[in-house]
Amino acid sequence: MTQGTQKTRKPTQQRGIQTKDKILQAAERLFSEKGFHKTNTKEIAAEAGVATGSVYAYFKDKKSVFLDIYGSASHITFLQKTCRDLDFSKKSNREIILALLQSLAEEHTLSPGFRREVSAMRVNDKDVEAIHTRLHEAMRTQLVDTLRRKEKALRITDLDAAAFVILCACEEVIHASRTNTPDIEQERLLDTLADMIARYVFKKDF
Amino acid sequence: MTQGTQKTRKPTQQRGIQTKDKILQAAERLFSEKGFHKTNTKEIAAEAGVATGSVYAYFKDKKSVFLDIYGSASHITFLQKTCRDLDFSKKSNREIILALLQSLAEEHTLSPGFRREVSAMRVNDKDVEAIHTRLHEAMRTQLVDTLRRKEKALRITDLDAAAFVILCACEEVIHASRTNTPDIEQERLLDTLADMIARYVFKKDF
Amino acid sequence: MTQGTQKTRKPTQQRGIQTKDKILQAAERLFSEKGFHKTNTKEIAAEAGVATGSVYAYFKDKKSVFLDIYGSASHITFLQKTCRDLDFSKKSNREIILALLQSLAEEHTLSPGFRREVSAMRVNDKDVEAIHTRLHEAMRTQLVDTLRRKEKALRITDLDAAAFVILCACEEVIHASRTNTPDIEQERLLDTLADMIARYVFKKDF
Amino acid sequence: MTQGTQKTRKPTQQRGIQTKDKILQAAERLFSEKGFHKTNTKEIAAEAGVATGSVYAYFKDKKSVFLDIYGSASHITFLQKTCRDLDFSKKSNREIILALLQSLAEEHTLSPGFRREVSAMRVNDKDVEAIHTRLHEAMRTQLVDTLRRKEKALRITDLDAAAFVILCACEEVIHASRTNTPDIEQERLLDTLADMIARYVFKKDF
DNA sequence: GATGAATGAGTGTTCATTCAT
DNA sequence: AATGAATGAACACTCATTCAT
Repeated sequence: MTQGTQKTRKPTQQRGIQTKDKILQAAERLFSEKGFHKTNTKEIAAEAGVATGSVYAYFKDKKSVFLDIYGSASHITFLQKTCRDLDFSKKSNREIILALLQSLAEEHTLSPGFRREVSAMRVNDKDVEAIHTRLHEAMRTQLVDTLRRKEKALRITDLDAAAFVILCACEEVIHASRTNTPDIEQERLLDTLADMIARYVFKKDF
Repeated sequence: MTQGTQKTRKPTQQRGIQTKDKILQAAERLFSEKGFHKTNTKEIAAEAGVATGSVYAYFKDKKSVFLDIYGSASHITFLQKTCRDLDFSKKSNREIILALLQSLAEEHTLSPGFRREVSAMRVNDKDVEAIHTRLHEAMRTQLVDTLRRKEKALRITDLDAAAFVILCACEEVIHASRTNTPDIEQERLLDTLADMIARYVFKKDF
Repeated sequence: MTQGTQKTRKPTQQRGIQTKDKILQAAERLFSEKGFHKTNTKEIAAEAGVATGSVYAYFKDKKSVFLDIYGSASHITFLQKTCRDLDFSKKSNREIILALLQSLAEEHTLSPGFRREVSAMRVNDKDVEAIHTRLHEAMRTQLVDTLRRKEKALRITDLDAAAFVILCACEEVIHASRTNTPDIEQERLLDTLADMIARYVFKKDF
Repeated sequence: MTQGTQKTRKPTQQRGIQTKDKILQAAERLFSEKGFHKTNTKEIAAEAGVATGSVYAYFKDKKSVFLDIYGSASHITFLQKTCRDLDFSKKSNREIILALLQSLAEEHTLSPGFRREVSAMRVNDKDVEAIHTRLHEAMRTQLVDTLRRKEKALRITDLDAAAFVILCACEEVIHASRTNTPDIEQERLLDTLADMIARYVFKKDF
């Protein structure tokens, strides 16, 4: 997905696929635990149970291992499902928003270290930033579409800007509520955030 | 402020203070431009016009130069002034919030590189995170206090959580609107955000 | 020719011979273009359309591929023909020498890269040097024999030393005239060299 | 001489000059013995009695250590003196040429390994070739000038081409007579070469 | 106080060679 | 016979830190 050059191996055989997967999983584990810069390629190979050279058989360099993990379908899929599955019919507007937030928070919980690493790397690396922007935009589109399904209930008209702002707020609140060793529990923060968003987006909420 | 060991010099003489200041300023310039990891101590010394060894006379190591800059009064002061100066009397609630946002955005503009670096480093470094949390809390306190001054106009009661969420939203929207090479201009995003916050915080806003 | 160990395959079947040939040809092409050190075995295999492992089925290691090419009959044959074909009867002495030079220069033109590579490797590798010496000696013998055919016209008596010196001169002039991005055209240099040799070797030349 | 970038140290202090010299001498020793490619930077540092990093303080990279040695004044000076010191007055033409050859041969004797390495590297490296060409041209100029001093005795008119050809012949004969484990002693070869050149260059030589 | 030369552990990456299939 | 995935030693180069002057 990231490579494509003649030099990196594109595994077709069973064994090759397994090896690449082992590397990917080992790398994700280590990047999450120790961060990108503090993980070296020898460790990745060791953790994956392969030789150093094998990492370079499947990936151009260390960074493209990272990019492959981050850009992989799983990340996109998860984020999109988060929006798609919002069930508008059965709940109050506020509950709908809260469900969205909880879903997003859950994803952070699944690989908190990796998410942390992404937010560190993207500020200094064009390629990481590009993927982050792509994912952000995919989510925005999804969110805009979702909001349109309840158009009559909406207060706001500039859905694009609203979606952008909402996603930013969610991202940072979830991030900060995990790392800031807070005196306020995450649940209370998500509640508050849901309140703010719901009140902003919908005409009434009761 | 960061050291205290016997090894690092605590300048009392005029000359020593000047040297330390030159290093601090040079480092801030370089960290902002190139990031922490891509700036080496030799460059800092060169930019400051001192010898490499002098950096280690005043600072334990490279990181504590960073910490000293970030934790210095100037950063706190700025952020606190931002809140303190909000003039509640003359404007509508929405205008007040917008003024807050613009002030925060302006601070990002003053040293965007350094802020970028902070948000990268804090996720992997306890010490940086600690300072960030401290600043965040200082702002939160300030914001809570400020809101209390207009208590009668408020919709919300959990001011602590609200302040936390508001600040997170501001931080990320400003950050993202700078880096995401956005199809939406910053002004439109700040407007949107101000709308969201004002409607959330205040009983009425018209 | 170079191996003989039990490990390397000695092809008897049609297919094996073809495979070995494909490798040899691919390697010669790549060594000529990119040099020995900058060509890796994977590339050789790819260029030959075989698997990496097959190279090691027919050759002990990378170097013995090189040795096999260089020591092969084709190289000797060409150089010897160059001498053998000199037609002494129809031309002036100077013209004969010039014809020799042009023939040698032409061979350089046919595979300049490979010759270049030989002259680089022989200085650091006993085996390459050995082949080079062998070829040089073969040529010397040939040249001595050739000169003997015109014995009466000769000035000189120490034909062995003369042949050695002549061949060295030819080799380097041709080499240098190709690489030194010269301000003097090759033709003029060959003319000059022919002059020098003819005047040295023959009693008269007019 | 080769660097000049801001990154490589230009030694002014006594100690720095000594260190750079130690590295240069160690490298020349190792390159001569084992060749450029088989000498690694750690070895150079160890042989010089300094740390690996010090090599990179004074030289951009491994190759520029080589270039610095080869391009240094000593090499140029020696070659030029060789020509300049030819004493035309007291000897026969043949003796003059022989003196030239012996002087050149002697230089090869001083650092045979390094010369060998040069002739290997120049065929694959633009920078090495450039220095070689420069030295060759300097010698050519010198030789042409020298010949002009005996203009009346000359047979030839195209001095540039002649000088080029003569130098090539000398270079390769000396080189080959050292490495080809020859059945002919060097002295005999130089004698032969001197004969060839003298007869070519001068009107009479007896 | 100040200098800047010296240090040396650490890292990403390459590639000749092997071997299970 | 042939494959190509896997190996792992080797190497050039960087840079935070120290210390003799």
